Amino acid sequence: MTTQAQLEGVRLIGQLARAAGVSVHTVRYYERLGLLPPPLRRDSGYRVYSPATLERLRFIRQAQAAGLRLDEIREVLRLKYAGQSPCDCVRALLQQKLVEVEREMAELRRFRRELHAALKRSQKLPRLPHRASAICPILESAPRRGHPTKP
Amino acid sequence: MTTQAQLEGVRLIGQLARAAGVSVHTVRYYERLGLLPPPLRRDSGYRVYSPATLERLRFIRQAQAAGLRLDEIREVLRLKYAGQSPCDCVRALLQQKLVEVEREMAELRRFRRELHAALKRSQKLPRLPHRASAICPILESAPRRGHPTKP
DNA sequence: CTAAACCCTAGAGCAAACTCTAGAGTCAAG
DNA sequence: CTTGACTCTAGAGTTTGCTCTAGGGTTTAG
Repeated sequence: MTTQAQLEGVRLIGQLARAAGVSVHTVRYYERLGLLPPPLRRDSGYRVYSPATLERLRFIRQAQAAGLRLDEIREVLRLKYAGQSPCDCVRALLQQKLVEVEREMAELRRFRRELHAALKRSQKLPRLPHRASAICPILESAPRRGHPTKP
Repeated sequence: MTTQAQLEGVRLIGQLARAAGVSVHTVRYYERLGLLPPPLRRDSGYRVYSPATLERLRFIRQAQAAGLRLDEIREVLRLKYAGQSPCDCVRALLQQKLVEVEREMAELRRFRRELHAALKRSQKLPRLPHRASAICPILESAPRRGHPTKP
């Protein structure tokens, strides 16, 4: 049978994923999260996508690149498809990100200072006697906070 | 019965946790990870700690504050209790962290530039006509990378 | 006709460091 | 004797964004 299979613009999930530079897993994942609408299906159950979905996927990647989280992107898309312009929402989100970035940078600067201090201490240490109770004197008079390891 | 309960220096997990400023869950968690040695037990199964454990907990928090991960701290402790000085290891770890911090700061700076650019774009946009196909023109000509949201 | 390449679902697993729950037992004070 | 604070274990849940597996079915080229 060749009925639905040859409609123009038809893409299966693998082609869509390749075109967007993501994995098929990711496409299905986004659908589950509500970032992509439930697509048409063949009788076999295969998902069939229109080019609009590719646009949308690209938008999602760009929004991600701009620092939005998937749930934020979902909200932006919801606004858009509710007929509103999402721009105010996006602006607010970006401004929020900016504040957060500044905060993180301040933290990193502080952390870097502390690392420098500890390393400097460590250069003087080898000749000092280590207290028996100490585990490592480099750390024993230490900084304050955890280090933001990246997700 | 008051047999074991009144030995001097005896601490139950709750007292230890309070003294160290962590939760009892955390203490048990550290034990499971091998950061704390299996403690003595009462007949009832209650953990009984010596002051040395409090020292160790404090060391762990300090090492964390210096940016070491729990598995790295475990390694440092292993070295120490294998009779070696962990200082070289710690120095190496801290130097590694420093490199990582520099990398992250560079990324954050780049990301901040991109946010500024997008926000600046957004100030000029409201009067521009939005392409029908566009979802949000602020994002449609966008930056490059994901934003390190903190753990 | 068969093999390769594709697709489906439901659900687990990863990183990291906790945090919390359920359900049960223990202990000290009044 | 009861109340309330404490403890135990084993295991699930949190966060975010995937990534992969198991165990199937479908399509297409040769």
